Amino acid sequence: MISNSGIDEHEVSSILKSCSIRKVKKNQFLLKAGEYCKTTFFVETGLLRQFHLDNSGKEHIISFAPESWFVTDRESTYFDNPSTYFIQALEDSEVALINEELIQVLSRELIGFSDFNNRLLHNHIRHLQNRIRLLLSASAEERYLQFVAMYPDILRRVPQAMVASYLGITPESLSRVRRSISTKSI
Amino acid sequence: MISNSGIDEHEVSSILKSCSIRKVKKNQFLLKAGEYCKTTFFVETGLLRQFHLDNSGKEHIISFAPESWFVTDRESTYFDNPSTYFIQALEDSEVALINEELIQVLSRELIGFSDFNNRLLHNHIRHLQNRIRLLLSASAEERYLQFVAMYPDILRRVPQAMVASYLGITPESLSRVRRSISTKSI
DNA sequence: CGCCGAGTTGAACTGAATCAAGAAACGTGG
DNA sequence: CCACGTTTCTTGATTCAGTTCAACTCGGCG
Repeated sequence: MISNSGIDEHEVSSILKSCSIRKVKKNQFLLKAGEYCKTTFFVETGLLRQFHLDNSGKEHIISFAPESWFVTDRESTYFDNPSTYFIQALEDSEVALINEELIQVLSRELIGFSDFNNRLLHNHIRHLQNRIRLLLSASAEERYLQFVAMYPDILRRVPQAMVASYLGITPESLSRVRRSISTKSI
Repeated sequence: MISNSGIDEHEVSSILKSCSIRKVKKNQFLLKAGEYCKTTFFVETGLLRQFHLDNSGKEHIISFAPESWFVTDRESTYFDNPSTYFIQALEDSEVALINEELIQVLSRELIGFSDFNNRLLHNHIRHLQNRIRLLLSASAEERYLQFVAMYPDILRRVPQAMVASYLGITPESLSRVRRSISTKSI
């Protein structure tokens, strides 16, 4: 879940124009575990999720990606490993496909592009670290409240069970957490 | 916790020679929360840990860094924010200080350096994602077993309570996990 | 020796998971 | 616009993994 950080906006949009656009319907997959991820996805419209399955078959959502966000499995793209993630549309979406070679070329030839890419990587790291902190030290309630504060829009657009999955708790627990919050404020 | 990925090894070592070396005694800090992190630390000898304090004052270890590993708070270095992390020596250590400007200069002037740096970033992301997966879907025992498999050396060098902190469990729990593993194998 | 920090063990507790059953909301076709 | 089935959310009862707190053991080390 990496936001467009604002630099090179003109250039970014012109790059995106040169990319192919893929339209996906709700529930369709852009990537499945086992495949090699060769592209970065940029969400023009709609909403995607990235998740993995644990060894007992449960889904764990790694990130949501609404409009103007980038998603990819950097592990697969960069290290050329089969992916362990799924990327799926949660709404009908239009997604720009930026393939890895293009990124390599742009890094070399377009001044500022590698800085831009670098910024995306650092944003990604920041986001992951924050996630780890929450998982290590925040209760279900605290994690939920932070989610509400950070992603109020996503909260409204995805089923509650998916928020629970993102937070690392069960849907039942999230339901109870929400109730306990609402009774507190009365 | 990012390993030297092997590329540019000669160049890396010559860069390191141009850096100042800081010797730190066990328990000394290289970074404290609130400070601005301006350097990347490369551990020549010894062992560091990076941790943060949660709002109830508990330590959570983010990473260990033994010989030939890099540590830094990328969030602070890159975004120029005050750090929320501590970096502390767990053994008497020798650490090369690579300041951010040097990294910028090298990225521009030394061919291959930005690729090298990119690889470090991707390794970092891979590591963080793996950490998140474990926290989301593995039990205390599974996390411990994976730690043993991945970092047998660190296991021997740090107090058990610190391993527990890294795994996100209490020292008591880790002690029980270890016992249950050892009784299983008898 | 006796202290001291690290690790272990026990007992009670707790946050969240699980399992199972209902209630609401939702959209799709008649 | 209503009726129907499906999905989503809530609620309750129970269980469980891991925490907490307190006491105890062990191995250095002054």
